[in-house]
Amino acid sequence: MATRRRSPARPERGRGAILAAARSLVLEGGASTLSLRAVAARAGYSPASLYEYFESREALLAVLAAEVIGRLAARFGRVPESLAPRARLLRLGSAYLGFARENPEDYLLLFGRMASQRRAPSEPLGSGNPFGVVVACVQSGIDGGAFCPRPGFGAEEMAYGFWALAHGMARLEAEHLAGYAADFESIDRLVLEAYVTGLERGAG
Amino acid sequence: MATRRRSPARPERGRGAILAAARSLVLEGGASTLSLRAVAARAGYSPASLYEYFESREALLAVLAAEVIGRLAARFGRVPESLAPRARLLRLGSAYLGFARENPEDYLLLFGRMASQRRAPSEPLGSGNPFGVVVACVQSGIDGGAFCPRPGFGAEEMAYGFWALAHGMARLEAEHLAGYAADFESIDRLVLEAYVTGLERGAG
DNA sequence: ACCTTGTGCCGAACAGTGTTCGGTGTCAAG
DNA sequence: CTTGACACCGAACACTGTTCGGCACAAGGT
Repeated sequence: MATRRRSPARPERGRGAILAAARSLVLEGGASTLSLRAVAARAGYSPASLYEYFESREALLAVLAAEVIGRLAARFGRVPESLAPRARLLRLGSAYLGFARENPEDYLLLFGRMASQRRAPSEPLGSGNPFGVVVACVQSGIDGGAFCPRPGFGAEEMAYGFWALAHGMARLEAEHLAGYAADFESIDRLVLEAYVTGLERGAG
Repeated sequence: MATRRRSPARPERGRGAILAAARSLVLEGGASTLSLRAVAARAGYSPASLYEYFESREALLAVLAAEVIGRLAARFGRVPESLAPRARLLRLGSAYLGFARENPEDYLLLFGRMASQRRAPSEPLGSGNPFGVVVACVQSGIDGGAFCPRPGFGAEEMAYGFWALAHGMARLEAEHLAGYAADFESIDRLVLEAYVTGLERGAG
């Protein structure tokens, strides 16, 4: 008898309903303009009731962001591990950029608020962390001799550059170049290739 | 008490005073939390009076952003044109990242609101436009045989990747990695070198 | 001197935001 | 029946950007 006593014909209620309402509003108008009153109205609550389920607006958005991270991580997980480091890295980059291109509001929601949990490069990365996947891929490229590390430019730094490159293109395209007439999918790939090529041979 | 007549001893009034107040508040707490009432109080005006000088809060921030662009462009102008394309490109990148590192609030103010004026790659870039400077530098590298273009990956695309790389690192460091213990100045340089190296030889 | 015009400025208000508080009504357990 | 917890909400608070009507004063024309 672990069931709710509320009328089962009703649409979902509670946390789930609020999150669904919030997510649909984010997709419609972006995270920055999301209003708690609008969320409450769509979910069938009063504004005050949202605080029974979430500590604050920021906490609500954090839950939404965590879901987005999960979807991005799942997309990373679909890139075969059997690929050679160079090919795998390029596929990871395209997965990242494709995700941002197909879900711009989700993507911006993700990076509008999250700060890294780490405070220093020595701290470990959570397993399944998308950035950690990139680091591991670069490391395997170094181990196999494909990538050429230099003093102060090891796997973490190489992966950081790759991440920043994908991140930079994704944000520019989502925020500043919306509606810009260009084939970003192929441009992004060529740009990523250039960077990875630069990892393969040390800077002359 | 109710002394509301002009006092010539006052430091400055009008647009200049408002912009100065707004800029100091941005440096203190960031652009996103800037309140017009706080600006008005610091500049010695009522909130309503700000609208005599600026159409809206957004318009005020746009003027501030234009000033920041000018400072960034000036920094780009200090990179010698006599340098070889590779060295010049790296210096431009370091200038960009150094500016963002030294003036994070200014930098975020810049990219928090501006969308590109261009709608297609064919449209010309304004002279003095920082991105245009990068494009020109890459073009000279192509002309001199230092950089190796490919189909669909010419000067604009190469420069776009470079810009996105610098932009991505600058934003990550300003927004998500504040307080992160790492020598970003040298990491950034090594990352930029890797990308430029990738431009020099086509992707194998 | 008067009257007009214009300028610079502000108080008050409007509509919106996130958030908190005090209180309902309903339900399960004692 | 009583108790207590829980879900929920109306109203308010302290903010935000913005608009409107009007006040005080300087200049110009007559």
